[in-house]
Amino acid sequence: MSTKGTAERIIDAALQLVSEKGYTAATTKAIAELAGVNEVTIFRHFGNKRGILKAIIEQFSYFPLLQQEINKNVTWDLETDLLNFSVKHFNFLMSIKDFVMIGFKEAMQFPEINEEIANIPLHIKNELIHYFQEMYERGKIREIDFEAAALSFIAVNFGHFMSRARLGTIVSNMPAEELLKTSVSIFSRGLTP
Amino acid sequence: MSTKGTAERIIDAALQLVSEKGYTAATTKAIAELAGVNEVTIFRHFGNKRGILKAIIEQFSYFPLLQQEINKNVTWDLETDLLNFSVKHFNFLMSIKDFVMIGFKEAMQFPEINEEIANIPLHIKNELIHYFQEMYERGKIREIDFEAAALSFIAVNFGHFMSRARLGTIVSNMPAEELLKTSVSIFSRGLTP
DNA sequence: CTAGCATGTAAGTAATTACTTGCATGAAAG
DNA sequence: CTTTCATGCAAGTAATTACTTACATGCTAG
Repeated sequence: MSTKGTAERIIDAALQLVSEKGYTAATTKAIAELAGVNEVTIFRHFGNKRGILKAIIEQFSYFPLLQQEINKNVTWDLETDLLNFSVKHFNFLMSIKDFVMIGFKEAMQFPEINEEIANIPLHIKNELIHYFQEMYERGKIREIDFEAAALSFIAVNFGHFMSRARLGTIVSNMPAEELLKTSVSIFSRGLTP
Repeated sequence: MSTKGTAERIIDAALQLVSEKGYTAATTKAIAELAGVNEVTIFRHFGNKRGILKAIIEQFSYFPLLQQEINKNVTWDLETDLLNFSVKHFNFLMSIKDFVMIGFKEAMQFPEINEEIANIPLHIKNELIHYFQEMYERGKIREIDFEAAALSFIAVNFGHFMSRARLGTIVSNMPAEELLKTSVSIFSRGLTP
């Protein structure tokens, strides 16, 4: 196995264990075991335990952040655009689910994570506000507080994500896509003049 | 100080520390210190560390769960009812914020918490579905998947709560009430025939 | 006044944890 | 073939952690 492979496996194991049990409860011994690596190898690669999380945070800092997804593929049909965006937002969150969970657990010990995570809705909010403004000028949505509308739309998607990621099908076993379709339908009608 | 006072202070301290740092990182020594109590007192009251969390979970199990809040004070005006409910839902979540955070951190170690927490949206979902059905029969909302609509409405409120509880004003410094008002406005128009 | 009960104090223990050091091994690269 | 480098293995260490035991103290109810 190459060097890169080893470090990667350690990071993956840490990502999983820390997201499940939290930083303190995820012992270096357990991480090493799950990675199929000797415990000392961890310290040779990352210096100390915090080093693993530093590496994880760095890895996600360079994540493409769902870039311009909403500016691309815009049809200027409200429902189409919102659905397209909603699905992408949801899938993006699902793809970094472990990282988000770590963010929720270790905000105290690793404040950098919180900033990274807060960046996501912040970025999306701005994109959405932009989109809403343009749509308003085109006369396709009613007069409304664009920021509040954007935040609300983000909140639905995030809420659906959290429900699925954390509670699975306990609350509902509806397919996620159908849920998103309904919330988008409500939103697009709610925003139409 | 009375016995009840001591146990209560220990529970409060544990609630705070565990919600901040997680179960493993919240040491009995630190909990005792914050509670202004000797460490042994913890074990005399709760047997072992898990005992404290068992007590916390029990305490919240008997929590009134926002009961019938939506069935009470119903005006059968969609926007009025939704706003009233949204505010109550939001404030309820804020009032048990620490418990919710513990639920997110310690789902693995304390599966009971997850069930407790999942009960909240589950209960609310049923109430909302009921309300939507009645409103539909009164011809006040359009034909739509009531479950998906209920889940979406819960998701917005929860999303707003999470944003505020976890990220504070990083994403937006709009007052929460204004945010809720906008999302309710969108929803009620989105559901109206 | 006294008996009981909750708590504080002191001291200790077994287990675990993050981390270190020294040495062996095996594969790849020059 | 030999050097280098990543890794495994064995052993150990200092600190911390949950938890125990024994005894002292003070408040309160009868």
